[in-house]
Amino acid sequence: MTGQVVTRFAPSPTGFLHIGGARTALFNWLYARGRGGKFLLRIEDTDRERSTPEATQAILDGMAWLGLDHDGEVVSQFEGAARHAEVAHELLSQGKAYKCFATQDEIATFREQARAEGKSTLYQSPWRDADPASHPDAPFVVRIKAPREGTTVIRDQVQGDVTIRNDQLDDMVLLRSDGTPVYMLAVVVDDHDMGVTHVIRGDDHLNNAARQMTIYEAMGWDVPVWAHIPLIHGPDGKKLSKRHGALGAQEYQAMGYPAAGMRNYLARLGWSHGDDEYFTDAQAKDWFDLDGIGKSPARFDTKKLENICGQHIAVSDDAALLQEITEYLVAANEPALSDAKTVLLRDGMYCLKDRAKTFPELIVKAAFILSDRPLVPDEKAAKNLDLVSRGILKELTPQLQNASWSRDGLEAVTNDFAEANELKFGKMAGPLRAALSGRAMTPSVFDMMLVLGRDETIARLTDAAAYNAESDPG
RNA sequence: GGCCCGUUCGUCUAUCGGUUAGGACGCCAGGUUUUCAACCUGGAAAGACGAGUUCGAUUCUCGUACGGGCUACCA
Repeated sequence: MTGQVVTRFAPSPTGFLHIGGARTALFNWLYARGRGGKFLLRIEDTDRERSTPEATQAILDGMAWLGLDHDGEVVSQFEGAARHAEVAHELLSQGKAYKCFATQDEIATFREQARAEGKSTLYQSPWRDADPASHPDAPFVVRIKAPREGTTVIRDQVQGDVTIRNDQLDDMVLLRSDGTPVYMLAVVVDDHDMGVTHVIRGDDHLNNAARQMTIYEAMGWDVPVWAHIPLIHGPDGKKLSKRHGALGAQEYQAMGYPAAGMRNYLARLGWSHGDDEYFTDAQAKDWFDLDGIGKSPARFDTKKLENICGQHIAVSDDAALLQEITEYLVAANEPALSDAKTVLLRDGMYCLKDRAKTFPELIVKAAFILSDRPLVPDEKAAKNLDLVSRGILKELTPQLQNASWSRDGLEAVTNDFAEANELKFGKMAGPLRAALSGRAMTPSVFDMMLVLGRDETIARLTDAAAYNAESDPG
């Protein structure tokens, strides 16, 4: 197969962008982007009962967050209904499909009985070879004439060759009795019309592929390359569901995971490139291939997600990080940052980003920037502001006041002070931390002083020296 | 019920007949340190089970068990 690679992601707009769907989209995106191909987006909204515009928007938003940009317009499958029906009628006129007048009740009855007798529940319509002259004037569905002899082989790039006996295939419905096309027809027609060359989708469609191939064959169309990927499971190995926690891609945004880390983690879930665990988008695009996809379902592991995200945050560009944090705040329904805080946060980013796995974690560490005087120490910090500690601060403050405001200068002053008072530096760190941030978990005290500046630092130290720990435990 | 797919440390995975079965996350221990974290070093930890094929199976075949999917006038 030569020519440009065209992949697509085709979600049903019945809810948010599922995290499993996000991974499917990512695989398609990676495959196309790594090969100079196209990545298309089609909304499968033929089920009018369950499809909503809100869900479509949620999917678009989720993809935008993950940075999965698609080529061309978003295609609405429903809008192609006339074309789908046209194909069904073409098949009908060629005798490759037929009108079936069996009612749903008849079929249901047949299936119940077949099941009770332990026989195949595949419905074989008596109308398949009926003489048109015998057709009643009644509603009918259009069914394809599926082959009944031989086998159908799905040459799947992930699952290998999967052989299905044709006697397991039913004459599936193409057009409902109201004339509307069903999904199974619509996907095939759309994929063909859109020039899709590689279909990468969940393995819940593996069996469907065999049915869909009968349509491709009836129309004389080329079958795309199939790649049916295993679904993602929850930590307990069961199908990922609501009780496992977050399912929607955007919930992960609201929890403060960076998009780059999410892409890396999701790509690594079920796909591998040797022992590579942490990689950039450019590497992923370069490396991603169908034969690196595993055949067994993978479980979602938050711990590893966090670890990968931490690595991405650590190497992120400060300005880009600030931008993403701003967007996170909106997604998480947190108050926005003031301009002044934004500037400080940008200046302090260098000492915050190397230790945070998620944005909320980064924000906790940024408490020294985000809180204003007078600081209210939390319980742990308050313990570091006892009488002795306050005494240390009281004496140290004037010396810092005159220090040269650089990392070396500050270190020199504190070290001299420690030596002169026969203190271990550790003794001073706790109180300084508490005084500067009101917290026990912070970046280095020198980094905080540098970011805060001389005036604010001295003011905070003075506040803390006067803090009454006994009457206000925090 | 029928058909299809899957099964390597707790988790994600490497291995493409011959390895002390490797890496990562997590976990445990020690070190360092400015508490926590981070960081460094070390450690425990795996081929579902049973038959075959083979000089040799994690790797190939079959069976069993377990998990998953499909079996709609849903997608």
